[in-house]
Amino acid sequence: MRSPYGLELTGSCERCLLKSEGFFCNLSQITLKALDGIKFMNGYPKGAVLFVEEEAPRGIFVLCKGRVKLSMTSSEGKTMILRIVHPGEVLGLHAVMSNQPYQASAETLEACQVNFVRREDFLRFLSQHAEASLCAARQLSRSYQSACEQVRSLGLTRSASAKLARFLLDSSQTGQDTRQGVRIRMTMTHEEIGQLIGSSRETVTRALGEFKSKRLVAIDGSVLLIPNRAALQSAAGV
Amino acid sequence: MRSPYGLELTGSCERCLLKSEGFFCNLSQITLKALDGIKFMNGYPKGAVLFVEEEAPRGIFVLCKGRVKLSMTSSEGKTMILRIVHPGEVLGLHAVMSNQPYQASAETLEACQVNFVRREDFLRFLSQHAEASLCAARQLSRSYQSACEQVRSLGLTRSASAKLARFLLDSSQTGQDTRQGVRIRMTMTHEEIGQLIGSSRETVTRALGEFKSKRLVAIDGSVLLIPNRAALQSAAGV
DNA sequence: GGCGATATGTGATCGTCGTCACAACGCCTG
DNA sequence: CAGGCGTTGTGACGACGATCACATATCGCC
Repeated sequence: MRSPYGLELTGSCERCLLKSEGFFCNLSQITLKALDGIKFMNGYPKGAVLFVEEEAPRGIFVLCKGRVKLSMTSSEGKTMILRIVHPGEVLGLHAVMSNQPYQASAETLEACQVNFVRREDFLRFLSQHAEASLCAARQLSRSYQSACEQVRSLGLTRSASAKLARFLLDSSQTGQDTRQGVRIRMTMTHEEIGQLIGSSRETVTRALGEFKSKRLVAIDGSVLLIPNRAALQSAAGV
Repeated sequence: MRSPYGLELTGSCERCLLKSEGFFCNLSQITLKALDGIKFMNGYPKGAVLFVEEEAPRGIFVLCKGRVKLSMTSSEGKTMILRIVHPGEVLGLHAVMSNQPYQASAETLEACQVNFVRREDFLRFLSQHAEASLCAARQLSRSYQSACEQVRSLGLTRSASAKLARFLLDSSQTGQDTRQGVRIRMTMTHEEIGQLIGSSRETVTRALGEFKSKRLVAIDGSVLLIPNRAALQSAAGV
């Protein structure tokens, strides 16, 4: 198998080593085999676009490796990031199930390995493999949950700094605990954070600066440290 | 069968006359029969609370008749309406599938007829009836879609009046066309509209007044008329 | 029909945050 | 090392909308 963009492509879902607790990864052997038969494995470089908003749903994308940005853009060119998708998650599932256009655009943030399944193949697969439908429903309910959290953040959070604090606390769930506190690798720019929490780039810069001066966070290059989660939580108004 | 709150309760899903194109309504006879065996039919008065935010998921609620408000509340007491649920839709599906607490509270807006299915019964039902899993996934993808629309409205819409215009256009999809334009029965208060679009009650009143003076809408009691959708759309910045 | 509760309409004020403008870095490439 | 581009830091300004405080209208119920 060819390895573009520095990826080692894993060919078979059945014998996949990347397995996360995600979507299709924990299906039975039989179901995985069926999936292997209809999927197309692809590698993408950073910045590749998997699909764009309003496009008719071609199929679903199972993210095996790498991270993908899901975002929507307004007519005035303002963009809002819905969420960052991690390995094991599925993209475009909602559009395919409901046969509606994709609601958002998906763009890789780094080199990614992705399995593509065509719409018709996927729907047939679902109807033939009951456990896959259940998995799809579970996956959708996660997406729904994260969308609700974003609604809460956008609608119920008073100040911009509170939103930022929420975002940092959210991110910290994937960070590692150390003696000095929680360490997070922060790979997003202030601009992107702003698009995620619904505020301007400058406001993010300022709020983050405020947090630094209040010792709520410490930043060293791309590493962010939260010494005291509770203190940050009170800043978030949680 | 008793008929509290002025409702005629329909006993069986199998022979239900309320059938909308919603969730469980179009399943096969066999599946409907199984559903009949595990569901509990209830009538609720206006203002009844089906479940509250952060409560552990007891089960799902299939709305047969009436409308239900789905909302979240912040610690400061501000509330945000996620959406208004119509007959045929299911409440609490996400929480039950993912075994997470309900993310929102559900309150009836009028007398409602609701089928309740206990979590364990429902999960067993899903695993035994493949078509039901598919329906569940479809239902979830609708909810996701509406949540995304709300994120777009909250995050990408410039002004409060643009949000209101979007909301009115959305509502108008269930209205009826007449010679003078689209007629909508508007049963929500300005306060509630504000909570739905993320602005204050006063701002809604003012923006609506502005629309009236610009002849973008006309209001007569609880009936709202949109003479010219296109004009309102341009106000929404669509 | 009248009363209280709830919904709507309107003015004045003030804070937050978006926007513009530009300076100071850091990073990569030729 | 220079030059250029993307990111970050900071000041000044202004506008939109939240909030408070009322007046008025409408609804629901005894």
